[in-house]
Amino acid sequence: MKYSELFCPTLREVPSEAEVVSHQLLLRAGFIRKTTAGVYTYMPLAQRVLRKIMNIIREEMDRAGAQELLMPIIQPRELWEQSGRWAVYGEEMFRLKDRHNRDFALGPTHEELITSLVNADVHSYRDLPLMLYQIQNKYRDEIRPRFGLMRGREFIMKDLYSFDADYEGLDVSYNKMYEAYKRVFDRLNLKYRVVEADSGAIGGSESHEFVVLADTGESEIVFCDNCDYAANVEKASCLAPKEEDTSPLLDLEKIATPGQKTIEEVARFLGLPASRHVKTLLYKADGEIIAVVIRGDRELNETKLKNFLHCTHLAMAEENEVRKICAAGFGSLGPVGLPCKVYADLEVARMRNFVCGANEDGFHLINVNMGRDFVPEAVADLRNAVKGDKCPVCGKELEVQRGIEVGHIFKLGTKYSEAMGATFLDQDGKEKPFIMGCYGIGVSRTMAAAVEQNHDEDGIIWPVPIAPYQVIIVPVNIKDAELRVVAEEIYKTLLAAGIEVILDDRDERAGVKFKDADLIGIPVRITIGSKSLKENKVEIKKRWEKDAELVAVSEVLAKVKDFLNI
RNA sequence: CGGGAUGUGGCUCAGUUUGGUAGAGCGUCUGGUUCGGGACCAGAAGGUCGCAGGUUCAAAUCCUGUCAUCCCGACCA
Repeated sequence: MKYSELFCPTLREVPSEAEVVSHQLLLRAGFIRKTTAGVYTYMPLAQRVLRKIMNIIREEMDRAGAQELLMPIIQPRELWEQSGRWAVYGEEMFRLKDRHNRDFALGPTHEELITSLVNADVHSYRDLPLMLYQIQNKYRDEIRPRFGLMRGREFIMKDLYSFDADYEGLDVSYNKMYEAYKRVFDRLNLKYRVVEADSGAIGGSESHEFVVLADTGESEIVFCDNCDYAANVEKASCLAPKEEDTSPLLDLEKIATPGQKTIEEVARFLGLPASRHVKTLLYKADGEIIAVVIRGDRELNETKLKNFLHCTHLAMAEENEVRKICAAGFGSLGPVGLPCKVYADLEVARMRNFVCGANEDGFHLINVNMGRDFVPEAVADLRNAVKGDKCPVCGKELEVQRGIEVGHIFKLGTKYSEAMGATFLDQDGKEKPFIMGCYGIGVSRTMAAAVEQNHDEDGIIWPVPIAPYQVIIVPVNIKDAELRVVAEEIYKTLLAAGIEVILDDRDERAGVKFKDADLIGIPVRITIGSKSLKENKVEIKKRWEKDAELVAVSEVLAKVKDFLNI
């Protein structure tokens, strides 16, 4: 490719709308342009990166025995009624009507479609297992699209669905995908972790996330350096503390705490650390008001709570609902004498003489003790894990890191096949629902994650396997015929060897070309200048290294292959 | 959906308080000088100031409405 013919408008300044690095750099380097909030055009260079990511995914999915198909974006309402999700999916689904006033959705995902498709044409256990996938746009009307490609409303996803006759088969399919995903992210050259995830509302027994490590990521993961344990923060289990507080139980006392509402305020007011407090959160679980108590400096984990209660709707109670059952409002709530079920976190069960609200505005209780002053309905692991917690597997201290969720695999079981009546005949001639799994990779998000993880102050540093081009040739002055001739010679040599190369034939100053080459992140740069050319040599440099090597023109191809590791 | 902010040439922004008919830098085009890390000189093009109303002799500027974009929040009281 001649740079002069390339459609790659680079920007010197950062567009003001871009907050995170990947967004800024992809805009500046001419990879993406925004069409509307959360919707982007992929420019030629981005398209090349995406294609490379997709091809790696394809190769690995095919290797695992899956087949690619392509399903529609527009999906009829009836399909979603069958699974019950037309009502459940809510605001996040883009909906539209045709001229006959019939309802449609832009597919946020494709479980319904694939299930009905397979149901229509697969009737026997002999046709199973079956793994089908597509790479296609998905539409989710995000409450707040942000961070460029990281959380868009239109995005590219690879989604694969497995159909098995039994749960053993599902395990096999799931493991194949698990391995295939590892191969994909290894090949993409990204630093990532596989973490246990909650399968939550989707049901099923097992789920893993593939998280690319980056401080700007939206997911938080917890892992152990001593063993293999790794989970996202929703899933990570917290053990009950080993040490028990054995200090003598003191007498319960009510203290006036006028105007002190948050744990922070009360802690400062009483001069006791937040860890000596207990906070009481009121929730509405399937219509019933319940209370949860956790240590003052901890965060409640709603996923754990939801799973523990086996409820479908869970939301914090409104203040007026709280007032109905209790004399106090937010800020003075406590478990003592509260007329509703109370669930306590494991840690609270080990605390003694703690502080909590008195259920009377402006008052708190001190020296509260569970068992003596109140009895919870149950004690359970209900909080988020934090750095320093003990690993549930080996007991060593856990680490916490942020990352970008780029892949997620689930065992679905029969959730969709049952709801939609998708069945096959087993060996005994009995009708059974398909046992399903679903497996996603955010393709466009992966591109952003790669930038997030691979950049410096000058621009993007593409991992070689997904770089839009592998090599860029920069003749320092295109008007110098000698340089131009050598540049074109090298260009042709590399092209003939099947290497993807850009020749920067623009009549620009060297500085401009270097800046652009760095910005768009081509892994290998060959600089042709008159000084070194006198010795018949050119410079060759890796984008991620500072210094260049001088190489004889005849050696360039070998050196490039060496640098690219091909 | 709440709170905050912003919409002025392709990009970054000034001008708005105190109304007088639009500016800078970058980018683009032409010519020249330059030429190893975003050059310099000279010239040029390019804007119904988001949109719609209103006030006024006069509106980018004031008022009302509306649309869009961005940030924070929408679970930790």
